[in-house]
Amino acid sequence: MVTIRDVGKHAGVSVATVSRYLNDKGYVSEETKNVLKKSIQELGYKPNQMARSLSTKKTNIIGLLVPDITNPFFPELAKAVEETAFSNGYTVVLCNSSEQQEKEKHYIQSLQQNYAAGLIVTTNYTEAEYYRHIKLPIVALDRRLDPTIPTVTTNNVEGAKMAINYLLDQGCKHILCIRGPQGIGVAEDRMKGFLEVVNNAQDIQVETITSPFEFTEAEQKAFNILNAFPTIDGVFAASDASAIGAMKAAQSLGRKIPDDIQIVGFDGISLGALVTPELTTVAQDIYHLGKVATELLLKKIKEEPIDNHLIELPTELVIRRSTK
Amino acid sequence: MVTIRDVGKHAGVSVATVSRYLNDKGYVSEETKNVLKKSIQELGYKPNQMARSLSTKKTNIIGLLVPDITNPFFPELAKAVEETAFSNGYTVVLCNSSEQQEKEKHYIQSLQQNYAAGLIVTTNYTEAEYYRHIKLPIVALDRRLDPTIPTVTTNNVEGAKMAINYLLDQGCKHILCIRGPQGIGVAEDRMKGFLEVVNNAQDIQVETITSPFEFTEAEQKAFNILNAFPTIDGVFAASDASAIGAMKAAQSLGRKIPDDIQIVGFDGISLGALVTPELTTVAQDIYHLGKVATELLLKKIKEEPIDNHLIELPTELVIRRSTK
DNA sequence: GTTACATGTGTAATCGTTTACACATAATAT
DNA sequence: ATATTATGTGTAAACGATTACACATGTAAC
Repeated sequence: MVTIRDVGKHAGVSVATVSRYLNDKGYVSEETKNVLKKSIQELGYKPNQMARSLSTKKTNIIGLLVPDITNPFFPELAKAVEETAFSNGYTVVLCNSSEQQEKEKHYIQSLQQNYAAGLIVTTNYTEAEYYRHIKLPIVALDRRLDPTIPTVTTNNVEGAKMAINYLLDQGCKHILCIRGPQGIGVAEDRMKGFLEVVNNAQDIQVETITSPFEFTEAEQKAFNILNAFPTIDGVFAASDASAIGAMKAAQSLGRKIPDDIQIVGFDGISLGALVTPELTTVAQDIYHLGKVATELLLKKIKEEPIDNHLIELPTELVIRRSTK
Repeated sequence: MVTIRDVGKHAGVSVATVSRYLNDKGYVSEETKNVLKKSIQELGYKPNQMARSLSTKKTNIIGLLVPDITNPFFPELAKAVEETAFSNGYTVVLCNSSEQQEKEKHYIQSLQQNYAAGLIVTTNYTEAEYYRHIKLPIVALDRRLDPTIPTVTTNNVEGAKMAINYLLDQGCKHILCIRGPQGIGVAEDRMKGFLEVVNNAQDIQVETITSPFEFTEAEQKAFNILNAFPTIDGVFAASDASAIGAMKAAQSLGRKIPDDIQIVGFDGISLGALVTPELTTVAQDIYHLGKVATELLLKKIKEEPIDNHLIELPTELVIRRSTK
């Protein structure tokens, strides 16, 4: 392996100078720079990251903490994070908490231990308090952890309003709301938007159930309630996953979509375009979400000033076949 | 930060002894072991991985090279790899090649550079030759890279035979085969199985198209060919993604599934259960695939003997609603 | 002409491990 | 009784970077 010492020898300077050149720190004459450039090229020198990290206590590793990579929202996010990180010279460690708080903490522990550069968090199950005391640069993605932690999310309140307004415009009178879990920021926001519209509307009947952002449970619960209320003619789900669950439930009850019942989801996962009928949804630009979050984290890592601690990206109502 | 030196001082021994204790190498008396255990506990000592790696030229990082994490096959795999790695004290770096060979090579380069412990490869676009010269322990997953590289895959030939036999049993007479890309091992194998059965069957008409393991292109191509051949009554797709593409194409042409046309996919991604009608498929146990591959890699890393360089896991025909 | 500061470079300590080697002592073999 | 081997431990040199500090020299200020 070629070391910085070899480069120094080859170029006829000391290691300090080489290091200064490499890190663009301190003074190095133009002449020396040229010589070094050549030497490094000729020797094919690549700095040893381990040695670097040992000395600086910093790596180029970013942790991406997700609850379940299998949930279709996260691969899209992961892709954005990976690509953004990669093009900035960072590497992404996949931390799949498998919804276990202990595993999540273990990862955080280990990332700090190993001098990770920063952390992007998309999980919910750990108290915000815990995060406040982490020394690592952190960005919360699609989750609100703590006011002190920069957050990138979509405008969930507005998105929900758009969705429900649309359902009302389409003539829905009896609406099922599949809300997300209690206490989770985005779920609360979507619920808030939903309620704001519904509470000001006339002659609307509403049913509400709670489900995690996932298929099976939503399908089950939706089945029961759709069965109990044959007049339900619209569904607003706080996630596409739940919406698709509801869709299957409706179909297995013989309800025609969108004729008997119209469904709007929330998220904009690409799966929405693959189900039949294709899902109308409040789409977030998931890739953009991940990209912005990563860029924000990079800023924090480089200790650049952050002007905006809460970035809310706009949503878009994508109308497909699950509504009229 | 507590260092090995602190532990040594606290326990009244030298760093060498502590190191020997930590790594279970060389002689350490029972008595000393107990003292050290206590000291480490009391001081809350955690070894510094950077320093370790610098010295040993080894990390506990495993690279997972995927072409596109957004393709639903890979998150399921990634989860298995992550969980298996995690429970063995390893960390997974997500290397999303985005189908670019250059990025793939860059990752391999960087993983070697950074003393990664090993590498799991699920990509295709780089010549096997290239991989043969990598010093890192490698396992190929669902891909055949090189005879010298241990490979975990499913029994694709048998799986394809099962699928196509089933279609014939169901009475299909005019079959569309959506094969995977040329030159890719698993695609060839599935094709081989398909042909073996079809060539021995009577009175069967066959159309074949090629599509990557992905939705859109398959949908497009399937649309054209289904449109051209109204008598096609069965589809065998070499991936669930293509199958779902074909499903959408058939539906938009007004063909009823499974009455007018029956569809069988291949892979067993969980998405298959979410589309309507639910997809009949040759299921691989993707999680198991990932787990076995990771365990195999771990064996290679620890330089344990590997008895089987080609592990072929069985497939299972999961019959759902897209066939009669 | 002295002082101050900017520019350019080198020496050596440091980061926190691992490990070769040396050196004990005790147990066993011959 | 001596040689050999097993057991237990410590010293100090790696691993390959960064960086504080020292030391030049050149230039500008007064």
